[in-house]
Amino acid sequence: MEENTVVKCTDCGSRNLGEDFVRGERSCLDCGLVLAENIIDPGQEWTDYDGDKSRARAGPPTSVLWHDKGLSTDIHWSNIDFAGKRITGAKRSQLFRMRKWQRRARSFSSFERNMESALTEMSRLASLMDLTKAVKEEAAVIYRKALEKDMVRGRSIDAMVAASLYLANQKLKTARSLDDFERHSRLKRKAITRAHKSMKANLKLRIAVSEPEEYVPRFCNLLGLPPEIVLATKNLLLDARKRELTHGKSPTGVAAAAVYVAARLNQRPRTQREIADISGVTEVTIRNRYKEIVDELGIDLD
DNA sequence: ACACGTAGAGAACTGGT
DNA sequence: ACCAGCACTCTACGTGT
Repeated sequence: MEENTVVKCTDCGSRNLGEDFVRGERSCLDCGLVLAENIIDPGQEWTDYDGDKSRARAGPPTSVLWHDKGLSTDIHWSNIDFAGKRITGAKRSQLFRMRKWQRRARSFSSFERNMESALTEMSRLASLMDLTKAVKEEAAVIYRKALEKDMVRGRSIDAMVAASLYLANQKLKTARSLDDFERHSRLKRKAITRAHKSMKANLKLRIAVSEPEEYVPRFCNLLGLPPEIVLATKNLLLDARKRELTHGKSPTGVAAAAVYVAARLNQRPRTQREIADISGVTEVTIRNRYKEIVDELGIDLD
């Protein structure tokens, strides 16, 4: 398929490579060297919302006029036939089975209908906000979980959709502010935060608590710093963690500051501006964090 | 050019009511 | 459900080397 696929890190020779289709990078998991950029996600083009590997989806009702057709018909709970006679034996257990399947069919269809309209709104919002496909898919998974837990009933689908996208962005580290959502969805801020809150409380979302270490290889690579600096930075972060300098701070800020210190200590200085540009944190934050680090760890930079 | 510090505002979380 | 207070980061400055 890809004839030029790198199998070994060109720097340290490790075969321990990883691919990140969100960022579009293939990189060495040991030294962090980015070996390829803009790689293509070979995954399926469509989303398997059903989890059954079929591309089939239950569509919306073809017409409101047909709304009650078929599935909404009730099988009465009492085991009495049209003539008022009790139904027994095999007939009776057949009825039980029929009721069971009817329940399933009905809830399945309303589930899919909800999902369908949620996905429509999700696509609308996502394209308005320029969100990636990966984010949309993540959000769809989150929303589906919420729906399965029956958390959408009584709330607006739109609010839950917005919250799903919000969480998906967080999870994929492409966070958007609530302001962005308020601007593009005609929802009130409160509606979104409420939905967000209940989702966060009820779904066991593993929004990976990102650690500063995760950013180090990438930052160093972008700054043209060698693997030694990656190592030095990570050691620095280890000490910083022990002194609780990393708690409650943005991991990117801490990582950027640690890189700044390590680079200077190893005679490969980079300016705060350079680091700020590639890390997405400001010089001010780098200053604040790196001050804490050198003060607490008793590092002399001169 | 670079580093440093500060003020004010905004975002998101917490706890009290 | 709502508000006030919070710790943190950002923007936008001015100052110092």
